[in-house]
Amino acid sequence: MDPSEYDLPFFHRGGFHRRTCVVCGHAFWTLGDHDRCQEAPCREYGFVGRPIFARPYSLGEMRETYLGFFERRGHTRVRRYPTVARWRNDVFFTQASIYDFQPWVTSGATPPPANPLTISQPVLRFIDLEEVGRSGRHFTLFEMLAHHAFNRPDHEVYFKDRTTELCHELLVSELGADPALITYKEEVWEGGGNLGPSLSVSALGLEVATLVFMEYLRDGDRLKPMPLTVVDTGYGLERLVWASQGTKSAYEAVFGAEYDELRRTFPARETAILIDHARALNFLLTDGVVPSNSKEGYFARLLLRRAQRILAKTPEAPSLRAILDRAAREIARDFPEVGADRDDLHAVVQAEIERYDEAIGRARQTIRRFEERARSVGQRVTSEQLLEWYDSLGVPPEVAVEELSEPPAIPEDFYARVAARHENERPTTDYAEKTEGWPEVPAGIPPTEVQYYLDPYTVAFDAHVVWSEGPFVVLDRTFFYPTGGGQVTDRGHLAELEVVEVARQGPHLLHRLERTAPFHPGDRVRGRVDPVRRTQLMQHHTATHLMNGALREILGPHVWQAGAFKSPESARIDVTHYRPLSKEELRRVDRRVNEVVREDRPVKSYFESRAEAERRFGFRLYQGGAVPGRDLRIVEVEGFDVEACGGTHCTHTSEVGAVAILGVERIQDGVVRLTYASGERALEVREEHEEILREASRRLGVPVAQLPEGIDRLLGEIEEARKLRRDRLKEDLGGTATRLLSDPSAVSTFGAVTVIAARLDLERAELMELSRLLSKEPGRVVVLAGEREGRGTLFVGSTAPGVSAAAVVDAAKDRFQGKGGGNPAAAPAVGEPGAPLTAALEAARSHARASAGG
RNA sequence: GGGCACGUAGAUCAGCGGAAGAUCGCUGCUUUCGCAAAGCAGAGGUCGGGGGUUCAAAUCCCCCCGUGUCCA
Repeated sequence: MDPSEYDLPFFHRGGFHRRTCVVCGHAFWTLGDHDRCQEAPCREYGFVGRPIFARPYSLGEMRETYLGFFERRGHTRVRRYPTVARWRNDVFFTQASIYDFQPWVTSGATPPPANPLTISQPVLRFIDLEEVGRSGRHFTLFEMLAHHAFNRPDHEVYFKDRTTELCHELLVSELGADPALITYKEEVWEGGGNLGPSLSVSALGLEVATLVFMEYLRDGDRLKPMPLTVVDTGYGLERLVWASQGTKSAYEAVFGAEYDELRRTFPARETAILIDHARALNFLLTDGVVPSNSKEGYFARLLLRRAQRILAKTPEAPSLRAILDRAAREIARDFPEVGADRDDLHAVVQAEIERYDEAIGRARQTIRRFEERARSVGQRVTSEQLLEWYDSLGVPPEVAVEELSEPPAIPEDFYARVAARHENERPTTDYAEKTEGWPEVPAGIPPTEVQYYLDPYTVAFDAHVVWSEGPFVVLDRTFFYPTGGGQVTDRGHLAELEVVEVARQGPHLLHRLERTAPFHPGDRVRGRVDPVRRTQLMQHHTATHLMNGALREILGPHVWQAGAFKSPESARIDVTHYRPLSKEELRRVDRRVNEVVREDRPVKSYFESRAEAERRFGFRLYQGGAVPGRDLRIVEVEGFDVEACGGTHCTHTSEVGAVAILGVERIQDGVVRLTYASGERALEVREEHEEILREASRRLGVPVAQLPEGIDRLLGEIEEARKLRRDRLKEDLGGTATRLLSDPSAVSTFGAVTVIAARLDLERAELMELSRLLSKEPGRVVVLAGEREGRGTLFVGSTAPGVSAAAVVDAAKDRFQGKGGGNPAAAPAVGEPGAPLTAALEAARSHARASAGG
């Protein structure tokens, strides 16, 4: 990066000089006379016992000081976004404040909620999990304080100079840091195809902020200026608090009395882990993450189980629930939504603890059995086995060892070795672009006026073509709904041409026609949206909001939408929930939804400022994830459900008609999917179902109401018949056995051994059964030949100690090209029928007699 | 999203290429005034589903479905 990028007027005005760090070699700006940058490890921590700021701040004080400082300097305060980044498919969690605005705001597709803005965003960093409690400064969840500005060519807010000036003013004038202690180190930031210069701000060894200036697009080796440049700052709230107090670790400074209370029972590291995890869990659970075995749910499980493990080994430990509640009380001072419904949160946690106990209980049993078996063959359990058990059963090694009478040593680097086992797994990331293969709309084309927002009932309109390429058309305005928000595209016509799909691309809506569009910019065209399809989609979309509302009402506020899909045929919603839905719960959801339909509540769709909407409805608005933009489009089912949503909706619940639940399944641990139909489709589906029932009833000859009993009876009869057939076969074979035993040509006795040989018209399984009947007593050798469907089978069974059935078959099988073998007790072989089979039978008989001593 | 483990009688599991098993539970009988207990006898299995390899598959291979677990 060109050094001029960092050569800010602010540095010159303020009398900074540029130096090069003698340790890391980076250039940095300072007012002091350091020969090294102030960032660890170039400079050791120097603020413990010597606070950087003028006075100690608590977490809440520091946050308020920061946000207030930027508010007074023209920034709008924006509330936090969810910690689960449901609006992105490349990450699970919000890992930085800028994530809130990616990709739509940073790409310029939609305006930011405010500009410039300031925010305190709780973010999750699981990469630091092992460092929590060890390093003294790492958290799985911390608050990233930030001020952001988004600059368009026609509207520059501020950029590098002002950003750095604001940062310095905050640290020095507001917080009272010694200006000579601060260094601004030159770095390059790159991510997501963007890059730009950045400044790392440190004092006394502590990095307190990073100022990133997203300025360029990477195009191979070349850099292209971005149309929208972004100020992306990040200040660690916990670090600022720590720096202001100068305590030994960040945890004491951040958690205060809560830390001291737990510290009486637990060692320092465990105390930090417990509080940190409790804080992260409170946010995660509030934001609708249900512990599970995959995706974001796994991280909640990981935290919960780690905490539970610490508690389990301390007899006088409080319950996890108590620790979570204590943490939630602190958090709720600033984030009242966190853990607001304690009962629901307890239910989720309780379910998870029970599952953990069950898993560990099962695992203990498996481990005991494994060792028993190992010992019976003179082997011991290896430490490699401990790894295996942790990986596949979830048993921590110290628990496994408790179950073993001769435990192996737990490897020092146990968790590193677990990680090594997973080293070669390649995660596949899904970056599938919906509009792949679609042309890019050139810059300068005016954005499409989206009018389906205004009136979902308008299905015919006139508009002007503003751009066209091949089958793709952009209009000045449109009533066509594009694929998005889990709702499939509208179809219809532009002039006489069919519209196959509509998709959003930044500020434009592209209509894809059945063939090349004969339009030119400026042409006036008539648009007609397929009204039947549109109506059905509206009904399904509104039905989805009703489902969401009913599920939350009946199952509890941990229910969040984890995905949704609406097509003209059916709709589905995936929600977070910790166990399968019971029949009763499902029935109540069905009833409630249809009740709301009948109540004919108004469904209002309108735009409202983000701040006002959040104030009125809270965080729950973001069911589908964060929605960008200064104003939110609110879809409100009066008194029942409110969501920020861009879809087309009915204006009264009665228009949904009826909702028929078609199915419920657990698509993933912690996520339940409901499929349903509404409107015409609900009727059609019900008709189809009724027709199936009638047809089943006709075929079974049983009234519909008695179908279940009828089926049971039928199944019973089938079972009965099967048994009867089996019994009869056994009986028949029993008769054959009796006959054979009294047939002198079949039976010959040699001392204690009786050889029975015969040729029968039976198949393999029958020969086997017959042999079993004949050889119930010891000292019997049975040699049977059977012929069926052109194949000959030889079966030998033996209960005579000196005669091996396998040996007898081996001696005879060549005679009929037979293949087979077995064990001393039983041996079949299959080969040619007819004379060769007879020859084999004779050979087997003689061999059996010979081995019997005949 | 990926790795690993698992799916066998009502329950818990063994068996891991050659004749489907154990324990508990269940039913009946013996014993007892009755219960418990004990003894004896018995019922109960498309070995998760579907393909394939093999003379032969619960067992080996592939694909689904389900469960658990670890890791992103």
